[in-house]
Amino acid sequence: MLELAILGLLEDQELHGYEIRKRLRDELGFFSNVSFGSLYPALSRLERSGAVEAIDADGADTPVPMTGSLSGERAAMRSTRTTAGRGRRGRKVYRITDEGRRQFAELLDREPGPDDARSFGLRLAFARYLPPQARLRLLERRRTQLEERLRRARAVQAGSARLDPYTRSLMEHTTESTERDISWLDRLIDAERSRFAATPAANHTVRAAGAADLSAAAVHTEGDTL
Amino acid sequence: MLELAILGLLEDQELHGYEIRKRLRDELGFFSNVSFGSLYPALSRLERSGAVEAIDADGADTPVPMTGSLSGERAAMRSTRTTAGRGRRGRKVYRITDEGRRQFAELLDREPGPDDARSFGLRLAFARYLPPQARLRLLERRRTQLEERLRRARAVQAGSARLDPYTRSLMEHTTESTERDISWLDRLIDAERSRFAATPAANHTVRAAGAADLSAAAVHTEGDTL
DNA sequence: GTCATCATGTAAGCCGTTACATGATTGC
DNA sequence: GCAATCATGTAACGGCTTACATGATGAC
Repeated sequence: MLELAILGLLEDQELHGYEIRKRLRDELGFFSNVSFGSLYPALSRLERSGAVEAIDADGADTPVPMTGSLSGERAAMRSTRTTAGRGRRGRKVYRITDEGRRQFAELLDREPGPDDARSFGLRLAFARYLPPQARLRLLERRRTQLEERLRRARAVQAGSARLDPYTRSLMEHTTESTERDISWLDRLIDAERSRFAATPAANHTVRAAGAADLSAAAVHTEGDTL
Repeated sequence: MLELAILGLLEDQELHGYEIRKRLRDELGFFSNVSFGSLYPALSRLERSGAVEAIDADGADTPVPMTGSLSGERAAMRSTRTTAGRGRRGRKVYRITDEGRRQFAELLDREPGPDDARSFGLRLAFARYLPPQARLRLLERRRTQLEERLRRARAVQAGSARLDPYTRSLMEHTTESTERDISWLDRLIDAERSRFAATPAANHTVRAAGAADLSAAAVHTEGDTL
């Protein structure tokens, strides 16, 4: 999971460990604070497996891509400033390799065992790197899981009448949240499908109608990289 | 965390490992499927530390308390049936001790490091065993955390404009969920406070007004054990 | 020159998992 | 008698944490 997150960040631009940690915290929100004790070993593993390579920080090759967020551009500025000065020794900047991109795609797409909220969230945050069908699969898999959870929660609520008030309130609240999650997913799924319909690809389940109410869908298509 | 859950279940009634696993899955919903590889060692630890004791299954001492849920009563029936027959050798039934109750209270009340959703949910499910002030503390601590998370999420959304659509949708949805969680907590907190006000205890922050709209509060006071 | 922050790393441990091994009980 | 389930346990490992150790850079 951590490695997936790291590779995902590096798809966008070269970064060093400390900065990766910040992005994970501030941008992705997962791993509210990954510890260095897990971050650096993960980077070492990735380097050993050839997924990333360390480039001794000088600006010669740093492309400063315009893909990123504001904070991304701030970080780019910072490294530019460094370049002018003196290589900022001690900083180990990593770049993703072709092998890394391959690994990333595989990690992102392959069936995750316990597709918990964290794992799903992480994958969704990188959904732009997935081919459309894989994106749809991700969303639908998650939907199925939530549906299943809901089904079981309801069975419990129906089956045993006498739960204590706190447990009961918790279960009701959780159920409600799950329902909302599902309808959110439905909006995302609809948006994906309508994009399928727009692109005349090898997809025959067109669902021509139903694309009308998509203006309010949760995916705002004014974004880039789509 | 697992030990807390186990002790909590044993507060209610004696159980054996296999049954504990089922309760964890069906009733509490946490540890969707605790593995035996963690459950049994946990029970051993608890036994070694004197928190629980194994009683060689015969019905002599099994009180079959009326505290439980339907499934609880089903389980009780089952063990009664067993009792009539022959001690169901190989089944190791555990009972909580006074030391165990002490440990449980301590685990339940003491500051949890990363009070994540799981930990909070578990504690709330056992809130009936907490003294009122501790209960209130639990709720307010959680509220503070969610508020903080919200604050940070908003800072990110405001700060960096160009997030990709999927990440953005995820963040918006998460933010919305957190807001709902907070207002749910507010209802619980209000209900707690109004119960404080009703009981003339050593609490002077009475907040006499505001008890009016509590009929709709999430804690349904028709429950038992309150 | 010293303090906060940036930056990288190692070691020990926690808390859970999967996989494996074993045997009793119940239903048919 | 045989299969499904109940029931307990061990071993190896996974992935993350905290605590510890070290040093460079920048601000004042």
